[in-house]
Amino acid sequence: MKIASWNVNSLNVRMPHLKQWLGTAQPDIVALQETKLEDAKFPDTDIAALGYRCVFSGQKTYNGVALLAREMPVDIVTDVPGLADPQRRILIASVGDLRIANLYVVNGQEVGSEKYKYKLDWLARVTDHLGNEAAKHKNLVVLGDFNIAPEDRDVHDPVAWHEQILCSTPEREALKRVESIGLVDSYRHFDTEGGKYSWWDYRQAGFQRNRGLRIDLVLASDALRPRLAAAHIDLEPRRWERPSDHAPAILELNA
DNA sequence: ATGGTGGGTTACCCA
Repeated sequence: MKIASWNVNSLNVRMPHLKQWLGTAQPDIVALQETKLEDAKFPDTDIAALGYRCVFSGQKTYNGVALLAREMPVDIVTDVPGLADPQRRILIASVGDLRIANLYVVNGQEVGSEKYKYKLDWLARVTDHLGNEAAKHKNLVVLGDFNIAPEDRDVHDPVAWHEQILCSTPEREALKRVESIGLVDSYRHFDTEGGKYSWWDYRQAGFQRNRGLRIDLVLASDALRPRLAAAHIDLEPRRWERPSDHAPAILELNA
C-alpha cells in the first residue's frame, strides 16, 4: 500500500506529470495540494481513465486539495469546526481501513505577518479536529504540504533560515502539537539523515543545487506503526520539464 | 539588503 502527498502547483499545468507519475510509481492513494481548480473544472473523468477515483475541494486560482484512490474515498470532511475558512486547504476521507487527512497548510509569508497569525490559528483549529478524527479512527494518516520544516536537519541552510518562515519556533511547536495526538513523521521513522528535501525554490536553481526544505510530510498514527514499511521522497518528477516546485513524499504500508 | 522564478491573473496576487 503506497500513499503519497504531492503539491502539484496547478493541476492544469501538471496533469501530464501526474499521469506519467501515476503510471510509473503506481501509488494506491495520492493527496494533491495546490490544484488551483474549482470543483466544476476538476479533471475527474481523465483521472478515472488512469484508474483512480477522486474527491476534491477546490477554488479558482489558489489552494485546492484532492484525494485519489483506487476505490472512491468516502465520509468526506472539507470544513472543520471553528474554522469558517473560504480557502480550500483540507480534505479528510476514508479509504478502506484508513482515515486520510490531506492538508495544504497556510504558507504564512513572513513571521509576524497577518498570514502568519492565520497559519498558526488554522493549524490550531485543524489540530483540534484531527484529535477528534484520531479518537474515532485508529488508522489515521495526516499528510500534505505542511509549509513547516520540522527540524534544522530538514533545511539546506539552517543559519539562513533561522527563525524565518517555514522554520520558526512557533511553527515547529504547532507541528509538534499535531504529532502529539499520536502521529509519527514516517520519513524520520526510517531515515535520520539530513539533506533530503521535498521543496526547492524555483529561483536561483534551487533544485540543481539541492537548496531545499523538507516540508511535505506523511504522518502516521501509532496504530499504524507496525505496518510502516518504507518512506521516501521521489525526486524524479522534480527533474522533468516544467516541474512543480515540490516532489512527492511517499509512505509504504504493509497490508 | 534585494531579488531571483513560476503559477495564476490583470492584484498593492501568492508561493
